[in-house]
Amino acid sequence: MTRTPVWRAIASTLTNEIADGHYRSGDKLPTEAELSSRFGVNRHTVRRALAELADQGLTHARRGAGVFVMADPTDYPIGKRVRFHQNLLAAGRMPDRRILTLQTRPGDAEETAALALPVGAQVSVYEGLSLADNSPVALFRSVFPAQRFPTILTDLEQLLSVTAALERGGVADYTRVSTRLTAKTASATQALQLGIAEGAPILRTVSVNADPDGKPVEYGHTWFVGDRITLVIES
Amino acid sequence: MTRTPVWRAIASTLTNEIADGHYRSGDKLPTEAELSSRFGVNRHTVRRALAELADQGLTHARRGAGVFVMADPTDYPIGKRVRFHQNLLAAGRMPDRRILTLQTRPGDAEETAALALPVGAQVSVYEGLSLADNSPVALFRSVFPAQRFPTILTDLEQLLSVTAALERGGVADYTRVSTRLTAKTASATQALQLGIAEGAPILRTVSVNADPDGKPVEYGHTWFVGDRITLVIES
DNA sequence: TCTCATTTGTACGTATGTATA
DNA sequence: TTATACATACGTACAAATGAG
Repeated sequence: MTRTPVWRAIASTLTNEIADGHYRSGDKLPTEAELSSRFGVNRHTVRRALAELADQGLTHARRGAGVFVMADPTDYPIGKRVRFHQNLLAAGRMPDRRILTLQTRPGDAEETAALALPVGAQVSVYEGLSLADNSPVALFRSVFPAQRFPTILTDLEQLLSVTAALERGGVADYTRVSTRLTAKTASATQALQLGIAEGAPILRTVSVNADPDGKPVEYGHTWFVGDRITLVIES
Repeated sequence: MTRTPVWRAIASTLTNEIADGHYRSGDKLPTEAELSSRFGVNRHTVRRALAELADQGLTHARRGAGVFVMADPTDYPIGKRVRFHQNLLAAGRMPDRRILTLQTRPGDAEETAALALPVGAQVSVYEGLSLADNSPVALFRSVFPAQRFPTILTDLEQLLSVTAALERGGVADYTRVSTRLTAKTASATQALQLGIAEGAPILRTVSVNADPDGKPVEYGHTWFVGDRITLVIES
């Protein structure tokens, strides 16, 4: 049995204190200097612990301001950051995106509920195709609150990146609130667009991403080609 | 426009070199010392870049050995430190289990590799059916190292619980190392056991659980009926 | 089996840059 | 403008795991 690193013990202590309500949503944690003093360690050791918390989506650091507890820590464990485009690149493939539709329209009941908008509010919708090595791997649909991001469609058209477009819209960082996964079989339309047979297996993910304040910024669906993609979750 | 941090530029360079096939799956990257020398920076700056690559699932470091490019680039990493909140069986439903087979046999190549056992080592296998409201929702197969857990099959038969059986085998706690998710269609056998049509969508999860020392204790497959089950990952 | 050089992991120290309040 | 606080980047030292001999 190996000894627990100091930074991990500190991360664990802080996580528990957040879970116990010692610090609440939006609260500022003590400064790195104060935490260093409290735990009797170097500032960098505290920083390693804080990096862990941020990585888990529990906290968010603002340079010059402090480290703040993210919204909804009671649902706790563990948040995650998902950047689809980035991950495909990291996987050593050549990612590409093809825009299918860009439009603004009234959101349906499901979309406005997911984005915490009033019924009938306008949403901007980005539908497209993800390709790796010139082979389609996924269809996706991203829905954004139109009022909050008035230029999102043109930003998406230019940047082809949800992360970059949201950043231009003032959202420097976002985290995935939830993901739902189901297996489906491809409809005729989906099969055509993905270049697979009708009835082939499809992995559908439905997700909500929120800004650091916990406000939903994107409601997304992705349909992965089942036998070309494996989702990997590591602890 | 803020200047790009050096560590980010290095991470980007290395990512591109991996994507370009300069390093391949399983290859060892140059040592931290060599990379420091190459980029003309301190070792810690290289470490910050390597941390980013590891965080994206691109590489994996082994102390004393080196940093290696992760295998299977078709896998799709959706983030580290994610755990199932597993509300997967809706609240109020009473999950039930039915044993299909209990046996000890030589493990195949995949099983022994996943459990870090020598080739041909004996494994104990537990196959069964999960039901909710008398309706099958999943098939599962759990594979254990037979030598380490000599009584696991009788324990499972009595307890019907992997957690309880492992606890009796001396594993007080275990954690999920990884989960892989893919969409499949049901084979004839699976369709029969799950009471669905052949070709119906199936969500397959493949997972590895390890004890606190990191030694694998269970290699599990689960096949969920696609339209009866939604996996939910919450942060 | 044991030693030993190599390599990554942890922890501390110092300095400076940059954004915030 | 100024003090505060996080971000980056350099450095040193030792611990722990690996792998070759």
